[in-house]
Amino acid sequence: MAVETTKSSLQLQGVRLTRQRKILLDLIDKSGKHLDAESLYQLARLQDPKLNRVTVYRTLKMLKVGGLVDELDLMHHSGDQHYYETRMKREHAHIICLRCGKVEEFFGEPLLQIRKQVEEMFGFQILLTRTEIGGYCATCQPQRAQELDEAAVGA
Amino acid sequence: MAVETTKSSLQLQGVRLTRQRKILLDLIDKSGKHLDAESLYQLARLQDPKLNRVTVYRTLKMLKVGGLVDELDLMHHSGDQHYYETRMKREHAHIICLRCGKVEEFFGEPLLQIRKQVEEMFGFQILLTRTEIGGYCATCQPQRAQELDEAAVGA
DNA sequence: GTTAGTGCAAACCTTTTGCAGCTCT
DNA sequence: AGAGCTGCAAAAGGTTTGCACTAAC
Repeated sequence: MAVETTKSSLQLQGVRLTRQRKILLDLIDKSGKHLDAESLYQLARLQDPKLNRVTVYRTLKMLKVGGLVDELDLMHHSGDQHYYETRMKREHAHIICLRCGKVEEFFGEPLLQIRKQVEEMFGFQILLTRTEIGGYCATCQPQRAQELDEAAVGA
Repeated sequence: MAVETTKSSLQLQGVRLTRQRKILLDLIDKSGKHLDAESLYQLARLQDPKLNRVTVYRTLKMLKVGGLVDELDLMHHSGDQHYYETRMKREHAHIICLRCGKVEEFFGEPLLQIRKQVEEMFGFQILLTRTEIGGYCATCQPQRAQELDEAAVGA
């Protein structure tokens, strides 16, 4: 449904719905979240082996400029690539575990308050926001402590 | 003062205070905020023409890992480089004008609330946070509107 | 004297660009 | 038909690595 909406809105703007774009749009919308360009490319190639990496980058840029996807960094947890997610109705923060890489999403009142305050205090017109929180998840905290111990002993 | 503290804390960890690092540390601390590696390199070269770009990257990485500076993306407003600022006591968000590039800082209650809620709800151990807000500043909004008009006429 | 740090060159990774040919509408 | 899009190759931009030499402690 969301994909179909996106497709329609693109077509209205005179954007052509090519075979490649259909594949990419479906992938972005369906296959969970936080794909980077390379992963998307690999997935797309399964459906169309001739599809080029450059087309992935061009499509992502178009969607980003058009405000249909958001670009994330996820604290550069595993390199300097960017991640993409379809733009959601609800504003949310990303919580990234720096040990296991797991990404959680936080939806909360304070996010809206920040937005409101910034608009009011600065007369700023907000187009996009990005809140990223890095640290260790509940699962990784004990393991991290142990790794630190081991490192201390080893030294 | 902050620089001296930093220097001491580094020395305690067995980090050597080389001529190059002194220059870079001073620059990062003094020369305003939001320098990227290349700018820092250019500034450092004025003081030591032999100082290498690689040393800048290595120093920044050390400071980042050591939690002495924070790395920012500033919405990739002008490329994919990273920006650095000395880690401040107070948590703050960065507000980036996508037209003129001006960066404002927002200190506010809601930032602390997010932190608290994330810690409580997820049992997450927060090490670093990054909140970036992109849009148009009060000055640029009318000019942006005009540019859009012109583009529409031109098309 | 050791060990950490530097400079240099070269590699690396991610992303963008130029251009000829193809394809959606 | 014609603008828009794709693939290919090549380049760009930012950052990292290997290694021999140098300097801080």
